[in-house]
Amino acid sequence: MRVRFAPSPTGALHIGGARTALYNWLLARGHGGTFVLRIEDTDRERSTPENVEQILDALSWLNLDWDEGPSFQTERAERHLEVLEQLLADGHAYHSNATAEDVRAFKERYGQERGFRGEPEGSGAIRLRVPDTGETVVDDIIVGRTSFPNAHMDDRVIARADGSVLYNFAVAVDDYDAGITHVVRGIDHLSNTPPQLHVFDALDAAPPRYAHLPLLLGPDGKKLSKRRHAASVQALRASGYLPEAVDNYIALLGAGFAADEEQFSLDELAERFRLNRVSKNPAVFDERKLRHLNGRYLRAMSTDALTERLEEFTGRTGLRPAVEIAAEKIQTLADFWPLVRFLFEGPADDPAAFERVICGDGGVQTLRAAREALSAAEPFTAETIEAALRAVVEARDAKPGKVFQPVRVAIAGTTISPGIFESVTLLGREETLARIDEALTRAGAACGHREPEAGRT
RNA sequence: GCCCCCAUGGUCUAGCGGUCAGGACGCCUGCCUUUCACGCAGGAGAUCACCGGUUCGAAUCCGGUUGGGGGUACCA
Repeated sequence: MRVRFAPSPTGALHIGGARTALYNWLLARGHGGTFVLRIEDTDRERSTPENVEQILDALSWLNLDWDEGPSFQTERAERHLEVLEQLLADGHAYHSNATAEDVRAFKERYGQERGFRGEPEGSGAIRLRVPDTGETVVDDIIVGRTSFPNAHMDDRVIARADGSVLYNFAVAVDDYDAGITHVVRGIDHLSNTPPQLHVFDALDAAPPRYAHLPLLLGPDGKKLSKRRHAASVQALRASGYLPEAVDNYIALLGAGFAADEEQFSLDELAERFRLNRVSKNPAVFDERKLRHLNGRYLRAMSTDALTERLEEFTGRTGLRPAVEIAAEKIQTLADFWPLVRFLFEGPADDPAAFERVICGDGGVQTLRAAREALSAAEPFTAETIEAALRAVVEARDAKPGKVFQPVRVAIAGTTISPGIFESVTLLGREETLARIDEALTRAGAACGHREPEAGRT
């Protein structure tokens, strides 16, 4: 089995493209096949080295490695020319000066259902001759059998007058030369298949099997696009998703596995993947489900491994202690820093939280009591801190939250943080007391003459 | 316009002639609890798009309709 991924380098790798690459990879790895990477760069405007680099980067990030390539379509110009000559010589193709305008006029006259047939001329673009009768059948592994009447199809241009070849021709020749046995790609290519099949016919070669993947849709039900949705692999990476989770989620999306939500490694995925089980329905890419899966991956990771990822993601070091206390709270790598930032850079500024928790409902008195208890805790460990704060709870006959929340807001600035004992432990006595004092001072100025229960803003 | 594809709760899906239509995400409630998450236990949510066949019996088979989507280049 030989499969290929053949993206055109138009910038960041699209999620749909990632899915196509992944499925090809799974197929090859699951069957001891060969995964070929080919860059379709015949569109000279969009194909830049930077764009190619982005594709390769994204594939590497997703841990999808290839066995051959990357090869570039433009580097095969000579071979394309050779095939062109051959087809011209044996009458499968012919020169024609007919323009797109002429084709339109032809349709106008004979109707949409009659395919354009040109007259061979001495020069001009090269068109591939399409049979007048019969039908071209795409026996698709996923979609099933679809047939297209040949009479409807135009004699398509396969090369411009200057000899530069067009996509549908180049693809077929390249797939043929590379000995591709299975073409797995997006269903937007389904209608490109007949013309490619015609090229194989003209070459008197057996075509590969085809499998067209249903589209990936955005939350709005439209085809996932980089313009409308943050739909690139790079965007997912920047959002703090792990490549393992992305691979897993994308594979689950329509791959027809048992429906129960489960974590699969790439190897397990490859083992289970069956092309003929792929769903025919277009699927909506649901980032919330990816978040969930990603969270599971994060939680399954060792602290060391997670710390490494987090330090790489944030570009910071010395994060391990913070990772220990925050790991269970986050679903993406991007969730981490906002949650623990206060440990490194001081309390966050959240006036509403301050107002509500510290100004209101005896917050100031509790904070004073907590300060006193904490300054006496000896040694200053999570255990003694917990004991000290719980003693305050008892002494004031309060609910635990009534004590912990003011402390939390005093040290973190917000009502959301990792566990309070652990956070205080990490900050250390000195810093904790300093922050409580600061909060107390601020309370005197900000809400001194306010009624308790001053309310929320 | 023409060609083509698709159709099970909001989303992803299981199902392959007889099921109380199962699971996951999301949502709601409760438990846990120190906030947020996690975890656990419940719950709401589907006339299986619609209509007509075939059949003793259709989510499952056939046809049509509607809806959604893709393609329609001397782009890829």
